[in-house]
Amino acid sequence: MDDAPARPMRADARRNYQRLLAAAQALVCEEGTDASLEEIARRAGLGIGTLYRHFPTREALLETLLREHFEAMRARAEQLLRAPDPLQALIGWLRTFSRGTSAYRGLADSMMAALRDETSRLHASCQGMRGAGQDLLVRAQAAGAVRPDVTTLDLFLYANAAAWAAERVPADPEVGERFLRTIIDGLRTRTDEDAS
Amino acid sequence: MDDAPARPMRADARRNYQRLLAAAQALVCEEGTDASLEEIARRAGLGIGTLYRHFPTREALLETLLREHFEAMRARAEQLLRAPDPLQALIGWLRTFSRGTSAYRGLADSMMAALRDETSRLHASCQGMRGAGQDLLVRAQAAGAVRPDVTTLDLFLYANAAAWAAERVPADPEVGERFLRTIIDGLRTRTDEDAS
DNA sequence: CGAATATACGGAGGCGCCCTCCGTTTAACA
DNA sequence: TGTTAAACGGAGGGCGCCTCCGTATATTCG
Repeated sequence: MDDAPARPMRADARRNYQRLLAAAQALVCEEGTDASLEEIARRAGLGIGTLYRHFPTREALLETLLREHFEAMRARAEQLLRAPDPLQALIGWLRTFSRGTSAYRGLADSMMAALRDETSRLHASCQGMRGAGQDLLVRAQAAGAVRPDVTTLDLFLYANAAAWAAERVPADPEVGERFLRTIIDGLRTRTDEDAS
Repeated sequence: MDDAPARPMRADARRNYQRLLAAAQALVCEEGTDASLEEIARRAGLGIGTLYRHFPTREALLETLLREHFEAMRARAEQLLRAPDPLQALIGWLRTFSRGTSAYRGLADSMMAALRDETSRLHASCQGMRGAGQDLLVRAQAAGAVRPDVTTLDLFLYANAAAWAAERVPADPEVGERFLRTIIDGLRTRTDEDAS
């Protein structure tokens, strides 16, 4: 669907592409999704122009960097779809998601930004994962385990908010865990009801 | 405790201070807490040096801008402390808090950053409000309405996360509201229990 | 009502980042 | 080995952060 265009990349281009990716991987891990692109090029031993030719936007670079990660999350959701307990499956996925996301500082922000920008590559790249998460949500709702008014957007927001929260209190991983638990409890169908 | 130091400000200094504050108020409303400081000075019709003399850091400027807001939140908490229902009081405060915070784009981030930096002016300025929120939390816990393992830090994190979430989906205010509801439900003591 | 002086002002300048554009280099192919 | 399309690199313009210091002025005091 996208490989092997008219001609393959020139050898130097292919090599530089990989170098950029490696440098980006390293720097994004160290400094988050707003790492300096010039620094990435510098570390790859390449000019800034080369970076921009391969990755026209920061988003494009991030997308390439995270594609596998998203795909793994999608696969994980699909697998959990066959787990016996729909609620536990959803919970497990949320945990994995938010842990994975908070591993890259700033990723939660980037993903939410991508959500609103349909033209962004990150946006497209997340769709598969979102769809899979949705399936988990719908199943849990069908089983009566999760409130029916929760939308897929909500789910995405919760998962990313948990990652956002975990990022802010890196000193205490407990906090992120508690945050997620609170959200999960809030998602569940309540026996007693009240409003306002 | 801090007014009327040795000598009062010079007349021009006082005037410029106010102009800067007004320009900052406007620009922060428009563009969020990461608005350009040079643009603020420009709009105030002053040099950048003047801005930095009055407000040595972005934090200092924000703190001055938001002091009243924080004080209002503190007062509101104190008032709610005398409301009959401890849980409803806490919920009402969280609503007000997260609505107020999401009014300034980026404020949730700034507050969480301030939380970690004890030397920051914002940090100090939030303390009163945090303390008051804590009182509300403790009362609700004492009444058995809120899980006892929730800490003040958690509360702060929840409130700010709700604001963060609301900021990301400005198109649909419903989403922010639902987010908060979920968290509130999650905070409440559950009758049935289970883990993992 | 003038100095004298402490205060305050302004913006140039150094640095880093973003992104574009185009002259130079080089891999690929015949 | 020559040709050429593809790729490289970095200069340069724009913007923002922050500091430093020469200039201007409000205030004070004789």
